[in-house]
Amino acid sequence: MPRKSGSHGQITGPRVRQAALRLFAQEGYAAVSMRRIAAEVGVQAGALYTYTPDKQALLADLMRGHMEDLLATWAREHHPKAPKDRLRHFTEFHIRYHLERPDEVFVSYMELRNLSPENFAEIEGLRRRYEDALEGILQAGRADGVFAIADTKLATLALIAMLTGVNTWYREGGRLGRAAVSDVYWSMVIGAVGCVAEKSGSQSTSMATAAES
Amino acid sequence: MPRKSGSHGQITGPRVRQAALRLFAQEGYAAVSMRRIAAEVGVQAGALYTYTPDKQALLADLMRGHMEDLLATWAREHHPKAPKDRLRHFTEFHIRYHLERPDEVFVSYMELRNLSPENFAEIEGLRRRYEDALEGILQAGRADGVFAIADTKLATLALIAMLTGVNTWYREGGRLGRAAVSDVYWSMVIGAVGCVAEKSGSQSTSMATAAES
DNA sequence: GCTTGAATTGAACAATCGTTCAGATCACAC
DNA sequence: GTGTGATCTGAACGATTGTTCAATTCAAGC
Repeated sequence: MPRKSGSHGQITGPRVRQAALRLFAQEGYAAVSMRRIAAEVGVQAGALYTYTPDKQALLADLMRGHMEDLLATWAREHHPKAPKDRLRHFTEFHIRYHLERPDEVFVSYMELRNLSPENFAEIEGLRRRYEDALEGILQAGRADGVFAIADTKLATLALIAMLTGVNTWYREGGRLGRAAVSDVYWSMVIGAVGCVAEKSGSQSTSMATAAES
Repeated sequence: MPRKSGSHGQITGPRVRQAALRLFAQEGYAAVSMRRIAAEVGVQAGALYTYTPDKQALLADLMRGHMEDLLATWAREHHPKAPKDRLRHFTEFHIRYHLERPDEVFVSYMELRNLSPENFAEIEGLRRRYEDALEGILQAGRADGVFAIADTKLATLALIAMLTGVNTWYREGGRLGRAAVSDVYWSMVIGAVGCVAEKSGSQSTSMATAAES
């Protein structure tokens, strides 16, 4: 009984990527078979190859899509002028954007070693561009004498690791909401770059909004 | 032609774990076959089952061993009294210990989802105990009025994520040595908990030791 | 030097892997 | 309605998977 009725490539294609993303995030690229992805979509394994040349390309496309979306969205944001405001904006953007896409983030951080060398180089290049966005802010702030940073490259990697770490523990409906989490992390970010925490924009300071359990 | 000459269980056992650790770290648990591990040791696949009941136990043993070593080593350290000194000690210990065991750290962070539910619960419990060590320091410092921390649990997770992040980029023989990296991170840690960076112990301050490329 | 038990081989097991493809079926333009 | 191309099935391919086990060989105690 071939071909389910009512099926379109326009529908199946995205569903394949969506199922692959979810399964890769949940169980890992190497542990998920093409048949499992197909079953999730409600299709036979062979049908997947209408939408991807192979499993490797499926992974690479997911990761490339995530990184390109991240860069494009960041580019579309309105960027404040003062380094301190720009850093706060980056902090909030990073946490917000990443918390909204836990599966994409997880796959993009965990499956790097399962990329072919060519795909790895490409994804790493995109990640590097994102890191450069933050490092630019830190350099500007240091040049202005606002930030006290020993090494902007290290600080960039340290802050991104800290911020992305939110994804490993944050759960919807938990003790703190996203805004509160963002505030708490902002206070740590601004401290880490050598500023005493104080108001830097329109929003509330962190110490007031987070309630310990 | 069975059994190589000169072989002992006392030797092969550790070599199996060592090969498994290296391969799991490099290519991932799911992507490494028992035959590959055996080949690395110079033995047939069946021989591995003298040293582990199955592949899952091999992974769990590696991760349990790492976490227990971490906790035991931390417990054996001499712990300063003042919260600020204790935090600096934790920072340096964490970076030093983790940089010395990149494979163990990588496997323990990346392969959690490949653990059976029982093994996962056990490893998570050990990890939790380590986090509690840091949170205890932060709570003491906040109680003393030394640290300005909105949420000690979040700060714990944020700092550990930041510190463990060193493992993702640090390479031996790179621009900065371990001591310099440790100093730079200490300045960010102490700032993140709301202290202005200053001398807190015997060692040099960070701003002086790190040279930008 | 013989014996005993630990260590290892090598073959085998059923299951699953990614991928291919001829053929069947459906959606849609005309 | 008819034809055409996109879509999907179902079976098959060889390779590889984790694990088992009888048979074999080695190391060591006596």
